[in-house]
Amino acid sequence: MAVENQDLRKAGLKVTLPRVKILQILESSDVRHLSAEDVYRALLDAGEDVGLATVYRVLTQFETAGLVIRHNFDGGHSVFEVARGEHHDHMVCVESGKVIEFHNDEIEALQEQIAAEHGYELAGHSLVLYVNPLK
Amino acid sequence: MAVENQDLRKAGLKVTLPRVKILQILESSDVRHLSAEDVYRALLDAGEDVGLATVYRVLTQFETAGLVIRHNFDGGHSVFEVARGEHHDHMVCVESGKVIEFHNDEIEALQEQIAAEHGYELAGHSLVLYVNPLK
DNA sequence: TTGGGTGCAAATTGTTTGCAATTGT
DNA sequence: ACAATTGCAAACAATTTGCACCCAA
Repeated sequence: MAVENQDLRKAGLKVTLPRVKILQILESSDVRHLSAEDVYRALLDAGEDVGLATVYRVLTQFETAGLVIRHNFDGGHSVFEVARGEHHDHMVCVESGKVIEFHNDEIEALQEQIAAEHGYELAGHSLVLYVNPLK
Repeated sequence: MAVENQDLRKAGLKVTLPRVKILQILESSDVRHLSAEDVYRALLDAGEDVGLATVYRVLTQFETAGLVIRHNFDGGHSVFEVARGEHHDHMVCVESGKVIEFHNDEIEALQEQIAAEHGYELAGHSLVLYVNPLK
């Protein structure tokens, strides 16, 4: 039995075919950030007969379970990526749509500091850099 | 003639009643970040008969003209705020929903630097801190 | 067996668009 | 006068939900 199944069980989710398949797609895709539609099409390409509604339901359950992270980059739709423990932020190339991940301890620390200066505790954050290739 | 009208003309927009009213609402509201619906309801409350579609059209025109800034905080809908020249980021209290503005040159500089390190030029960014009040 | 899970179609939500009527300039 | 602008309703896109059927435990 594959590793994913343990993850699903641990999350209190029954190990069903759609859930396993979706998790596999998220984990095996070389593009790490996929929209619900992307996952749906990947399923169809793989010959799996799963409804789009199910994809949305499952992705939301995965998010709740902490298995995936949902991002709301510019432009309406959400994208999902498998959670791998270490936190990182994103850079999106406005020209190609390519998503690059990065992490910067200094920025992370400054955020904590700023929140504290205002009498708050940092609960989370969203940082997205929109960039263009240097000529 | 009010100041707003100059702004509208400068933006190449005819000075029409809906546009003037919407600009006034954005400028006079004590809550600085309003959704299209918020603006629409404010118009109705003020007895103005403006269509929701017009609110969306006008807000988009204002954004293009640089008069307002559109934000996509968590949760589907966009919010707008009047642009006042100086750039700033946002902190959202997850408990109260309150929005606090802040600015940090160090973070701004780090962003440019990170983009450059990856061979990109920073075109824009979105930074939102989700925070909780310190006990 | 049986309650959770799924597919499908219909419903929602936020936003955009076509078009005829209206209004600044 | 004339093009820009608006209102309304219909069109859209992304996502959610109701419900009868299905299947993992």
